[in-house]
Amino acid sequence: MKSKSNNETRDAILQTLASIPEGRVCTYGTIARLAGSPGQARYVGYILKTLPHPTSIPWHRVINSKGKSAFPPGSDKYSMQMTRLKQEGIVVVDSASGETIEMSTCFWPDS
DNA sequence: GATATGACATGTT
DNA sequence: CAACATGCCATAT
Repeated sequence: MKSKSNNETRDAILQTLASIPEGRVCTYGTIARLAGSPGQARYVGYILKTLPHPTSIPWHRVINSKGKSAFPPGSDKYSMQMTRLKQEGIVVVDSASGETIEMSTCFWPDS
């Protein structure tokens, strides 16, 4: 029987997200690639968006390739994410267009 | 099944 | 560095 949807892929992505250690950040594309599905960066974002609110997924550790939050600055989630990242020890640089995450020191998997 | 949208990535201008 | 354009794929209508 055929699956209604690729729950395996979704689960793989969720597993990858849950595998991000504290004090580290990762980009959507990297997560998708680690999950075994390169190019599905959008899928990762879609999952997080549709995730239940009381989720154990550290979505705040997920950022885009620009090194910034995926939400518009000033939004609740944006502030919450930045607060959490700083609390985890992640370096965030204040920039004119918003706070930029120093992934050079917090990127995962670093090695 | 086609069209539109999306918590993206990458390249070019 | 910023804006624009293109690719990639799943979900919603």
